[in-house]
Amino acid sequence: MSRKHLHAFIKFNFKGNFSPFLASLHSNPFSNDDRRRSKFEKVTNLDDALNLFDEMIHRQPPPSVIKFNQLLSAVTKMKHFSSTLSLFNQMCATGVRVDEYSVSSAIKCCCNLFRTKDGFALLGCCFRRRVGPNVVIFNTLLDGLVLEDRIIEAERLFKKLINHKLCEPNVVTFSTMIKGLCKFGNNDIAIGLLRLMDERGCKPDVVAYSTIIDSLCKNKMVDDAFELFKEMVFDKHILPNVITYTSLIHGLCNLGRWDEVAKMLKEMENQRISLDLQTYSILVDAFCKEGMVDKAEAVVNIMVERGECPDLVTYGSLIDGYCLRGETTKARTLFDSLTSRGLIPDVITYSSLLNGYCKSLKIEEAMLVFHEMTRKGLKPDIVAYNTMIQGFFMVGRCGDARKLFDEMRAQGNAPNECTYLIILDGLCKNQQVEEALSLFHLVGDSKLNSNIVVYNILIDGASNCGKHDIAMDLFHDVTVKGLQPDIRTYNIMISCLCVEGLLKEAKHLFLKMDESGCPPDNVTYRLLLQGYLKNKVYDDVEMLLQEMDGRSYSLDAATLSLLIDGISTGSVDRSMLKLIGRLVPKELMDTPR
DNA sequence: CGTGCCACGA
Repeated sequence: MSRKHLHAFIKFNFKGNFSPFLASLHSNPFSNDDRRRSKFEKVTNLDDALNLFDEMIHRQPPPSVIKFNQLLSAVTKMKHFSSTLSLFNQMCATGVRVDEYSVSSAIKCCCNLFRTKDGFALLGCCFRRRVGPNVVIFNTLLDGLVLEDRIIEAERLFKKLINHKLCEPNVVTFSTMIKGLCKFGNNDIAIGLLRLMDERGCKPDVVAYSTIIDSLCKNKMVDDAFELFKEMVFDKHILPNVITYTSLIHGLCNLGRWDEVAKMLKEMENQRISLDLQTYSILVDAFCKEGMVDKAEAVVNIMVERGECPDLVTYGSLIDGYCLRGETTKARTLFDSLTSRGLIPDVITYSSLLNGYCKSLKIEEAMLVFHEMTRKGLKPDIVAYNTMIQGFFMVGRCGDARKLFDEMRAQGNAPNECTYLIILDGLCKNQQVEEALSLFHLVGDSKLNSNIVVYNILIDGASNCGKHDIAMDLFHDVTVKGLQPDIRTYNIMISCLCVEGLLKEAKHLFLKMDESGCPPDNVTYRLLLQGYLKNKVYDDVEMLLQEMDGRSYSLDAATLSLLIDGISTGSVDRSMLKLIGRLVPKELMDTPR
């Protein structure tokens, strides 16, 4: 404690009489520390907390600031941020002393309510009450800025802390800044900051490393993540924790690198690190997304056996898994069983079910779910609206989609990028390419219109409506704008050119892909082959098949059928049969044709 | 008594 702080401490605590101090020693039989601690642990609901506060604030002599802070902390842990703030304000209004701890709790609450601005205003309260803002308070504010995506201001505050020596940044300050950088995709700069903190004598810890490892994993750079992981463990001798492993496992799952997932789970076991709810959820989710619902169910069973209680997130993934396979009845049954498991479905859980019905084109049931969630007091959010709008488009009810879009805005939900994509796609799929194009032009020059996914939707839509010239124009736009076409763009264009019989152009684009760092995938080869065969042009067929073989690609039913037709008419040489056989996946062999 | 890292939906 600095001299200034000591002075303030004495001034506040030993001013006038000593009764509060003495009282805490012996006059109040209920105020010894053990009793009090258990009292705060018992506060598990908001009402108890508020009642206790009321009693405390009227108690004579008043309880120490620590007791108040413990209560603030308990309410904050229950995520009743507004309540904590109101308690803090009452403390200020009634003259109960507040200190760095109370202020940081209050600021954290502002930040969590996305009112970081008010958090900064509380700094003024700090100064008035001679509470010196310390590193914890600044860390909390920095985190608030990151939370609100105010990365520039976060960086400015971070630099200010250092340059103006407002406080000595600690490992939390650095890892908070690192998190902000990662959030905006600046992994390299984040790693730079990791090195910088080390140089400044602030040793990075498992949190600092895990933050970057997680970000790399989320960006599919799992191998880079493992490099950093190795550095942390072997060079810095920092032990990974369950969170570090969970991030890596998540990254591996997303890439379908199951062998390595198993390896990591084994490694955790060896390190005696137990899986937590998140780790299990990731496994459940990954299995569901791969269509292996039985494996996901097995993981849930293991959880229960091990005494873990699957939560809404876990069951939400399972609901998605059922829906993905069109098993909406099973999804609904699981959904209905949640309440008896003590879980109240939230907006996300409802949206999963909603999505299931929509994707199964059961629009009436989807609407029932949509209304049910409103009846249960849940306000549909942007994702729920987007899901339902997409559902309407999928069954061709464009008018209802439009109505819901208007209702969504009337309810105060501003359409986001995804809404835009859904509407453009919906219009295109319902033969309203012109509508889609005018909406596209209406939005004009924006981030949205520089999104390759938007172009993919429009090019695909135009092409499928037979408006190939428009498709070409749009593709030309992509190039002019300097946008990087992705694999979907190329595949859509190649398909479009083949339908038009422009095989030379299709082949040209196919060759251009590799040069542009976007190598053709399985789909590209199949599309191009189909284009050749349907147009009865056979010169490149063997070469394409050979390349596919070299890349371990495979044929699908449609392409295979065209090849067989070609062989039966003698257009495709029989000598290719062996090669074709190698390219047929087992599943296709088993299917009787 | 206060600060930072991991999971679900369009």
